[in-house]
Amino acid sequence: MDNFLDGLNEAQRAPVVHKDGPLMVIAGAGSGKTRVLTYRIAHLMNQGVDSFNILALTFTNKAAREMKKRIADIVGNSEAKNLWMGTFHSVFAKLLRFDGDKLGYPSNFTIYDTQDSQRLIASIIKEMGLDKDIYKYKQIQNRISSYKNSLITVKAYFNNPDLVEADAMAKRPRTGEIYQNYVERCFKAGAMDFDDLLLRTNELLTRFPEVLAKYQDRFRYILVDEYQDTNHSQYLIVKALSDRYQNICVVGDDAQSIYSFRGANISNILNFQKDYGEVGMYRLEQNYRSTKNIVNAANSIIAKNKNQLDKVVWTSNDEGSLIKIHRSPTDAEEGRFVASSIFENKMQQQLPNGNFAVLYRTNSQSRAIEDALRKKDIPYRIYGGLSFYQRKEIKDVLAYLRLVINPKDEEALKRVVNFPVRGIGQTTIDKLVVAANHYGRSIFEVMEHLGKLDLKINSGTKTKLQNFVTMIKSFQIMNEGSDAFVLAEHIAKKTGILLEFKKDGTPEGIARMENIEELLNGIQDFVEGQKELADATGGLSEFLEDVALATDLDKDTGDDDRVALMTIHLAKGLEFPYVYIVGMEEDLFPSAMSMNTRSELEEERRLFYVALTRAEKQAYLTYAQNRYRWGKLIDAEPSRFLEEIDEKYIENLTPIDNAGYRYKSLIDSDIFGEVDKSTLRQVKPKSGTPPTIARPNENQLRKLRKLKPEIATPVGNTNTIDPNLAEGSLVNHTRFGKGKVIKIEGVGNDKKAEIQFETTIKKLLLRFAKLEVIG
DNA sequence: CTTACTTCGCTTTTT
DNA sequence: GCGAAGTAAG
Repeated sequence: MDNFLDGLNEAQRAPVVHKDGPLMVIAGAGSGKTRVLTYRIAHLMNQGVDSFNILALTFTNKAAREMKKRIADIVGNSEAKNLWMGTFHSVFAKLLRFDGDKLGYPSNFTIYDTQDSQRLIASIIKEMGLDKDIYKYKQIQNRISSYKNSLITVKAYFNNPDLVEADAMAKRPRTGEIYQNYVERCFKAGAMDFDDLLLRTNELLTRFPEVLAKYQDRFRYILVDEYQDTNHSQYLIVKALSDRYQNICVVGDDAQSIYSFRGANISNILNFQKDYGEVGMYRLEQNYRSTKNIVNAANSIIAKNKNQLDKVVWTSNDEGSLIKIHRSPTDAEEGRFVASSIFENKMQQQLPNGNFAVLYRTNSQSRAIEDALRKKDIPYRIYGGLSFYQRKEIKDVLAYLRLVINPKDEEALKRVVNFPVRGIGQTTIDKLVVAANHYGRSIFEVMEHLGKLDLKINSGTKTKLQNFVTMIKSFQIMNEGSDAFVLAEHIAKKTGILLEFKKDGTPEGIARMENIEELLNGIQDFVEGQKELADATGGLSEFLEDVALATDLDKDTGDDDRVALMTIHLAKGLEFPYVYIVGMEEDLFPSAMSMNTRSELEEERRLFYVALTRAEKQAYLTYAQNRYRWGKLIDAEPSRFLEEIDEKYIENLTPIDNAGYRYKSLIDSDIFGEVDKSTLRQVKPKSGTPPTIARPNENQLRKLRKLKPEIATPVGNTNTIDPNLAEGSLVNHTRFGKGKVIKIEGVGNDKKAEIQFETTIKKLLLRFAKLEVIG
């Protein structure tokens, strides 16, 4: 039974079989740390530790799921089922559903996402009559978030003269009050934000010793992955829970600490030995992932950082090929280079798309890459960015569901009380909010008791409000008897949301409608999954929690084969045979925001280290000399990180001799008939030349459309209708894939095409449709 | 109260 | 160069 340990090397086996007491595993990139965690848990269970007594905290829910699956393979499914495993946020959300009532929270509390928090803060600032240019809601939200992550409560804030004074000096003396109001409003709404999930857990464990004792006794073995990225709040939770049995195992790599912006504290890992006394220390230094060239190049970069633990990562893998560096004139050409390179590698080595990843520093860089991949017909998937659950139409439907579960949820209510439009405007809502604050009740409660209050709302509006209340209550009753899917579908129809998008008829409206349908399908899947689980509890509320805490990486990707596009942050923990790191430019990577202090720059360098060590066989680093940023073309310089790599490991695909490169690229493009607007635009106007032959901006366009729609649209619109498009043409669509044109109708702006796609038939307005004629 | 138009801020990363 | 929030007119 124990022979599964044979799959481990000596260094890996030691921490796996270390039984009791604290231990720390410093695991270099690619050294098999997930394996160690998985096997350690399986081994503990084989040694007779009850799975009920094990808590494992991972970085994503997907990581937890996969680990659980692998453990189940070793010890059996029924055993693995009892493990508590997940992200800090999801595990402690669950815990707070059980015991949060002691802090005055309902078990069905809502989880506010960042947008909810920001909206609430914005409205508090407005209610307080403060200048929104001084008190910027995003900044304030950020501030409050970092207070919470450092366990600075409102009380602690006011007791700390340094903090109060710092805000006063920054001309924002009422920051503390905003903080206080925000906390009160969240509490009243029965809502916790992301930071509360940790902060309130701490509060619970500190104020209620019997609760602490219960969980200490339950979680006798605690394992924490990515320990270098834990913040103070998380650190304290782990410390408290492990205090009794001291069976705490942390795994991490200080060289991969990249989340200080959300409060991660690298000293948690650096000080672990001091915190826990007799610590078993293990190091995993052999890299199994990458070639020698990649490992050595990464080492040469990270060596430039001053602050780090002693560690030498090495590999016995092949030398591999050199890291390739490529320069392009513009970001569009960078994209084209990446796409062609992927295409060539794919063809030459017969590789699936899934072997390739494109990594970037900021989400906004994805567009140029996408365009190029699309043109080359290479399927891709973007991770992160605006996730599915953050889309407006999805959040609207979810807001109704949230309101059913928790009618006190203020942000959900404000979102949907007048969507679809039902004649309840801002003024009315303002009155309700004032009344709610005055009576210390939720907005919904005020709406329920309108008759007893004198709120100077005219009777027509009162009726509308009462109708809204009645409708929500009818949903609540329905929720008792039906499953989440039936309810959600009913809501989508009954409230008129579906109709709203259907009737506008534009492709955007249709896309939104389809998104809602996709959401409904997702709910149905969830409901089906719940039916199989013996211990399924809440249906709808559980679904909402999953949604609130889901990462984009968590979503089941299906098994289709695609190139992965994501930020470097999101790529942590993943690996790909071929990795393209794009945008290797000063002010972009390292980011302009992070060059103020040494420690910020060191974090960027660790980020680069993380990026490079994702690659198994081959890494490409690319940069552009001109790049569109904020809609303008700007000059870019190569990143300092490129010079920091030991040149032994580098091959330059674009030698320095680049005289006339702009001119040359024009000619090249011409030969291949691919003259691209971005290539043309990069030729800057000589001084004195009026700079604006530029395309009209969106506002001007809108005006033009109104005046003379049939002429206006084609001007500068990237979506010029391809003259080759005719009935019978084969086309490619961003969302629907390949299809064949069945029918064309209408003229000018109204020109539509009916297209048979692989799975569906669509009628698309050509002036909007992102179509490409391919035959 | 709703609509249509304008302005703003944004792009560093995320649970 | 985009979306959301804000503002003015009806």
